[in-house]
Amino acid sequence: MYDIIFKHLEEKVTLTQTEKEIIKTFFKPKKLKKKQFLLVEGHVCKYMAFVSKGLLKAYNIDDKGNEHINQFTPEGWWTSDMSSFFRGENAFYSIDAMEDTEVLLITSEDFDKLTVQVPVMDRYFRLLFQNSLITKERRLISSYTHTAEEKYRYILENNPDLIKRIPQNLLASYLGLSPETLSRLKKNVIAAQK
Amino acid sequence: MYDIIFKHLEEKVTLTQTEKEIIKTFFKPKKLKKKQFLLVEGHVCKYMAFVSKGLLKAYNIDDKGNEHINQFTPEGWWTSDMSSFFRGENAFYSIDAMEDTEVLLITSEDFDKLTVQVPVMDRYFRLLFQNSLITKERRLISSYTHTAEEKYRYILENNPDLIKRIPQNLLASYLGLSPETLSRLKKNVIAAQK
DNA sequence: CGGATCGTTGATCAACTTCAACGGTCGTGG
DNA sequence: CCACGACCGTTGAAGTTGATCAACGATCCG
Repeated sequence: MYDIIFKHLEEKVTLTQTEKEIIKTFFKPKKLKKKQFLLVEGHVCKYMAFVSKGLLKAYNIDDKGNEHINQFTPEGWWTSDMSSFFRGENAFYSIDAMEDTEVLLITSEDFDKLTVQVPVMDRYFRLLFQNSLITKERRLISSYTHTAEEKYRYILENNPDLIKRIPQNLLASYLGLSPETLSRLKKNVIAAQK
Repeated sequence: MYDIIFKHLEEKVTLTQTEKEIIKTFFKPKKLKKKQFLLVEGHVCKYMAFVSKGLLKAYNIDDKGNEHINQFTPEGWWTSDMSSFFRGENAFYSIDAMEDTEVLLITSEDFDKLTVQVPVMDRYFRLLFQNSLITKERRLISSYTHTAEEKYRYILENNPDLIKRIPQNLLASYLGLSPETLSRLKKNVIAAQK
């Protein structure tokens, strides 16, 4: 259970055995059934979650009732509502399980303690956030510069494995498209592949 | 010149006098005239810049020749092309000065050395990137959920000071709108204020 | 003074959304 | 084990939003 998180931490930083022991004490494992919620919009986000197995989605429902998916989180990635977790604001997103899922949870108080007791975790999260920032920035630019079809082609090429696990209407939501539009442009893309 | 950067660092972390001395040695001041480039698209981004005075913009020109502004950077904020700076890729953005500007520059090699010699800088940048990530995420969601007019109203309310320094066509580019659209919807917003 | 830059306005156009209907598949309870 | 409902994807027609193209006026600055 903890193997996968250490594997991920050690891709970015080196940890002593003592540090690993400390880290371990801060995380609590939890299992989520498909469709179960980790966080509900409007509540305060108590946990940051490392997904060790399964798949979560973080999404917001806007005033018109449309769902907008902010992030899919498969094994080996982190999820939470950052502004709620770090600043105690009410969560903007809901997070739920798209498959049966296992997570490791840390509270925000423990997060602070962890970075004090194991300072190299500041470096780990600096690198993690740094990379997320690059990704988020690209998605933002893409949302402005690319057409619907370009966005779809791009994600097909770069996340083929993840796409297979995601229903098409949720993928549409992630890309900021209506399900109908995605369905229609898929035909063009498939036709072009032949 | 260095006062403003220390003021900003110390909003997030505490520094000893020794640490400050070390930090100081890693940054080189530079002045930029209005319209002068800090980074040109396609080059490798050598520096991360802290703006101590003035205003920069980071932008990309797409295949159709349209300019998309990723970020305005006034005094007290950082700018660079992160994927280029941290990974050595070719820069996606150009960065130039919208006003006469003063920056403090650090190279990526020195950035690494700095975080090793002054580990608390990892914490500083963790917190910085964490906040940027929250902001970027909101902008991304906004780009999907809000209409052109809502985006304009939102930025008017939240960045009134910055808006005053920015020509309307560049603001349009930042919001992902054509200059004509922004011009038109401005009328509605002003009419509604009365 | 003259050119460059910026904002405005009108007319047309393209991309994507919305609304509506339908067919297929999956899973659950009778 | 089958039937039914829920969910998902597809297709068509009409509607909307914002982009594009073009022309013009105002201002700034060398």
